[in-house]
Amino acid sequence: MRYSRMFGKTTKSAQADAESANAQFLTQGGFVDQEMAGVYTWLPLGLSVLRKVEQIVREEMNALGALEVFMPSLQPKEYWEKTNRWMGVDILFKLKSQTEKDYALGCTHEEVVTPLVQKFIQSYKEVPLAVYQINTKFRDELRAKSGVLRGREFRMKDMYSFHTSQEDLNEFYYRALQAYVKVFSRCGINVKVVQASGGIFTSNVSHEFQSITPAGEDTLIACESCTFGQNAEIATVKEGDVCPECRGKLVKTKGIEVGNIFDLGTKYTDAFEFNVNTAEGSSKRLLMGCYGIGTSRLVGAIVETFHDDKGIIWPESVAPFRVHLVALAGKDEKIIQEAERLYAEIQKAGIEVLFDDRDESAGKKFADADLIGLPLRIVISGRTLEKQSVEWKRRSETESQLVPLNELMAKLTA
RNA sequence: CGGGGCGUGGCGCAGUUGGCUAGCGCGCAUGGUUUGGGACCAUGAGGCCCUGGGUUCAAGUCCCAGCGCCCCGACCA
Repeated sequence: MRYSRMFGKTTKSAQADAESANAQFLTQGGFVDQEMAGVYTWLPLGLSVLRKVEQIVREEMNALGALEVFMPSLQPKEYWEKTNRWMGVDILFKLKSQTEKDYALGCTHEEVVTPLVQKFIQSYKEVPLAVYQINTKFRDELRAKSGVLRGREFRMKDMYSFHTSQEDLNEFYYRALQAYVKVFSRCGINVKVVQASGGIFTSNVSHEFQSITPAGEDTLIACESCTFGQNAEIATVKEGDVCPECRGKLVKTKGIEVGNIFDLGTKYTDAFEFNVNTAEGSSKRLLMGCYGIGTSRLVGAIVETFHDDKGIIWPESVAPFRVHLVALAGKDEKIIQEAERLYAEIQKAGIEVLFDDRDESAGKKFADADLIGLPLRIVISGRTLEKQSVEWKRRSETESQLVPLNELMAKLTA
């Protein structure tokens, strides 16, 4: 992609009072655009990151054996009345059609997925079953805040599993927990698995996945060496204790909740009277689990974790491009030509590259590259070409090195 | 929903003892000079000063109401 043709550009300054790092850098870097409080457009650069995060989630859910579906956000009132959540959930957006019919805008999908699966599943032989989707959620939050961390419209992966026994549910629940840890680790995020209450979902067991960053909303007592953590408000362990799981050291820290999983029991299958036939010829109520990851929030959590005062430092796994090719050519046709040749060659090798082909000053290009935060910056200029080289610099490091032109592709594809 | 701050070209901001053609930086357009850390010169386009009501000879500026955004708190399946 040529940066000169990019839609959404960097700005030198951001609103002074919007202080969270993700709001500041995602906006300044041209990744997102705020439409209203808690509602954002994902611009090409940001959408690319969001898609990469969602693809990682998709791969890990598929590896669990879950099947992807796509459910409607516009949902009938009747289902929500069946579970007593039409009036019971204050964050539920409700709207009326021109014929005065009531609808909910989905804040979650138990009310859709339960009757959906019920329609197709009649036998114990057809479970366990897990379906998931990556969709937009709507929540009427009293206060949206912190950029994409707490929105009123946001992206979420939600998965629902169905089981005939608690043992079976437990087994899947545990595998899902491990898949979640893998998702976050692939995104570069240091996550703690925290036991939590189920809130309006269930009184059974649930776990939160907390991304560790000073910008977090929740205070945790967490292990330095493993994924153990507890919410500080209800913790039975304290700072300085030894981790009950790995004997590591427990410290006080802050976290952003990027995922949660719940044992729903029969709460929703009861509401919809969802039974399957058993081997013995009787019928049995199914058990459910549900598993959420806020994918747009996860992008925000990644920015909170990986930035410096100049901008974002994307982990390679979710960076919109791997290489930021910066040409310092001015009107020098020879340099332009060489930069174009390099751009074509990198693309041809299948490497995602953002080519800053603009006629801008070096300072501006460097500042933009730091802000956008691609993992690797390659500069080609009169100075480097004198030595038949390009400059190679990782965003996460301060030092750069010269790499001979004839060694560049080998180094890139190594 | 309680408290605080703010609302002025696309973006960031200045502009109160009420006063004359509403400013600055960035960005944008045209031309020229520049080119390794947010370059420079010249010219130019672009404004229901959040909305409604009020006070006044006169309102971006004062008063009332509403809406919006940010921050703290409460809330957060």
